[in-house]
Amino acid sequence: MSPYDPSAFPPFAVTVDLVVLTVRRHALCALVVRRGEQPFQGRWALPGGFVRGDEDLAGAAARELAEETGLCAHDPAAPGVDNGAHLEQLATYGDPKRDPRMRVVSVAHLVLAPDLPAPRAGGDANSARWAPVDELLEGPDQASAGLAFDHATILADGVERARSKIEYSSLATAFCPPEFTVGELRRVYEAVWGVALDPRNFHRKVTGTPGFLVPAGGTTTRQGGRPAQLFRAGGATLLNPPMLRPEV
Amino acid sequence: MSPYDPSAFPPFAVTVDLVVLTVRRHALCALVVRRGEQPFQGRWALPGGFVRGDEDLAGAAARELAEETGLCAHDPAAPGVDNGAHLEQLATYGDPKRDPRMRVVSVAHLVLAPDLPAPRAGGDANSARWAPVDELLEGPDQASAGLAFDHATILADGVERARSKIEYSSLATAFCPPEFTVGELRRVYEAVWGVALDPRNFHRKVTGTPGFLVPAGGTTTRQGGRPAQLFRAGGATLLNPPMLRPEV
DNA sequence: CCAAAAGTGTTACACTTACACCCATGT
DNA sequence: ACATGGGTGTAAGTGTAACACTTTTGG
Repeated sequence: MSPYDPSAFPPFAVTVDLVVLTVRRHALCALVVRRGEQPFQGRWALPGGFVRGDEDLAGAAARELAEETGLCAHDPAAPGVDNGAHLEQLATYGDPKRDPRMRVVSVAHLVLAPDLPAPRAGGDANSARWAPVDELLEGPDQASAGLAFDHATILADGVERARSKIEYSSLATAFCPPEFTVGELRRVYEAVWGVALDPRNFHRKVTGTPGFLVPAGGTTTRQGGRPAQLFRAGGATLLNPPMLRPEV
Repeated sequence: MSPYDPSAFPPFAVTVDLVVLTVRRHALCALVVRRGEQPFQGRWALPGGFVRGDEDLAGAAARELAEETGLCAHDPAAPGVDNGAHLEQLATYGDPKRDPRMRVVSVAHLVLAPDLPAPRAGGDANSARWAPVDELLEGPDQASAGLAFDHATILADGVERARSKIEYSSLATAFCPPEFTVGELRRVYEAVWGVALDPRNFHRKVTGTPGFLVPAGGTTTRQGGRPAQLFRAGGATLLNPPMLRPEV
């Protein structure tokens, strides 16, 4: 047998798992669904499912996302809808024992979404929820956390990716509605990083970076206080120099 | 059928492909092997092969690496050998048409190795070579480059990952032998980025970052000129503030 | 002596930080 | 009036960029 002979290969199942993150009530939250079957029946898990024979990996992730949340993924490589969420591939998990039933390789994807109404999962209202990631990942170590399979590891990797990527990219705007204020964007950074940022320096930084924010024309007082200018995300996707994350 | 029923899944083959990078004669080079069979017979391709039923993804990548190059992978999660190369997962490619024979999902891995003697591939000397990545990726667009399958895309992603990761990590030392000089490390950056760096500022930067380099105790004149101190990679894996890549 | 590479000092500039201060709204 | 959040000004500190200059080898 040649090592390239495709007719002699071990049987694999390929799935996509989704780390869907949003910011709710000043906390970074992830979407989890309750498992209805063995193994890990009744435990919380990341949404996901099998890749179909005729779709690519990003397509499978977008389909699962739509099925679980109604969100449209904004694939950077495709003409995405404007209300869509950011979707990118995260990493692939293929430990032989990660699923006790059989060999499953899961391609995890990361989704960043603005704050949404309570999720629906197949019409069952209490089988899906937004949970603060600190709550999902707490415990002696990640492997013993409450999530099914290796989903605590996958979630931790997704959170780490989001935390580092908003440093040097405009990705934090994916957590905001189409029009947002500088203060709202700052609260996204504060929730994702779990730190407090100086409002004055943050304002100068984001408004002074060309192409990062473009004025949307109006103002709002939905946060109270003086009316704030509304912005949209600009064309710039890279933030240079990066936003500095305060230590500890 | 439940979406989680593992007994009803489309048949997938899972492979690992390797982007093995090194610096040779002031140029960033990748390891390519010549395909002996259809499809793409006679074309250059990235090394790789099928994942076995009982091994995890990183293990499959390390095994293929050893088979193709004799290198030992230095898995950060395992007690790696010191002469080993850096290995990390890159991304997963699963377009339904990427292999004309059947559905193949490939988990690409990135390997950074110091300069090595000419590669051996199954004992056949001229079926594997180090090729400058600029040569492999040139052409009107990447998809039409000479590499088989979607390997030009995979290689481009791997090169981009290496280029960005040496900015903020100590990964560039993976291209160096165990003991190296500041000048040799600088030439790695220059080759990977394709730019010229100021030797004096570079020297101050790397020697002034605590934990990045530790003196190995000797000097060498193998580069000519005044003897240079020898260093080993220190324990610090993150470089903060990062090395700044000159524009254009 | 000269070329080549290693390493140090110094100045100008970019950016961040910390904080004083003013602005515009709701109650 | 006053609390709340939005936004500007400014001075100190940190780090980079550019480059003059010295050091130590080989030829």
